[in-house]
Amino acid sequence: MTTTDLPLAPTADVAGCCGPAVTRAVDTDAARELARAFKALADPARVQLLAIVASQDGGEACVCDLTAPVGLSQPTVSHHLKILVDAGLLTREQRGRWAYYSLVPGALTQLAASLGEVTRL
Amino acid sequence: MTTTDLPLAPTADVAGCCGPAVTRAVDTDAARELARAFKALADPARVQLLAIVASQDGGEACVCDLTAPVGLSQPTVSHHLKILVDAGLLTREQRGRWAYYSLVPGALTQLAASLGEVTRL
DNA sequence: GATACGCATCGACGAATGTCAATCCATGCG
DNA sequence: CGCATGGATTGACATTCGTCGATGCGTATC
Repeated sequence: MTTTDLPLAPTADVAGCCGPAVTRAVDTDAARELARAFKALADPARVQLLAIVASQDGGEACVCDLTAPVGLSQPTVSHHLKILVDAGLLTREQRGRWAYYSLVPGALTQLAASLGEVTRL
Repeated sequence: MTTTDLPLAPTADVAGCCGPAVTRAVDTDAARELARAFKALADPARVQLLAIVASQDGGEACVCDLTAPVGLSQPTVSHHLKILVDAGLLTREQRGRWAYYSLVPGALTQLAASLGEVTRL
């Protein structure tokens, strides 16, 4: 749902310099969605968290596994995890008194695809 | 150069909850590099700018082509373009009194690859 | 029930970010 | 040379973001 299409750039004539320019807003919404997804990855701690979760066998990790490696306080780690969940990259599952986080299967791949399309249009 | 490898997560034993945890800092540097790259894409305006530049035939666009579509002031557009250049996603070429921006060939693709690797380790 | 533990939420604070108006630096043209 | 034009830089400002300590909530253990 966070994953989007790609911003399109229809062309039309403008006054000046070098030729055709763009009239419409180049899919502002699509760009905003993409940016929102990338913003979730725009922090070292969050990239680390994703990598660690992915490296754990079972693809699961509880917060206590994540706090130490990233060198941040528990509230901060929880904060980052929430961002990743909201971005659709992680899922949270409460089991007993631990919360287990795991990757959303196609999420990163699909995001990578969206990235590639920007180039290819 | 901005494109990096992937953060690794070596495992070891920890006190508590659910099993093995991580000792080392999980390639802080790699994570930081990746995050730095994604930060460049973490703004709608910049995503739009990339898309527009890519859609122009010749793959070039001068600032005057970009100001209108994104609906931002000229200084702001210049600012975003500088960020994209610094991130290694665009190149700037001054020709006459216009500055032409174009995509760095493999940049986005390579970034997408790095993204995919986070999942696959 | 009381207590301990894992984790989320809240409030606060400093740092970084996006934006614009004003200005400055080139380059081209008269 | 003087002037206009495209674009970058500067300075200021509001907003967002990352971080932590303190606190609250739910779940297991005694």
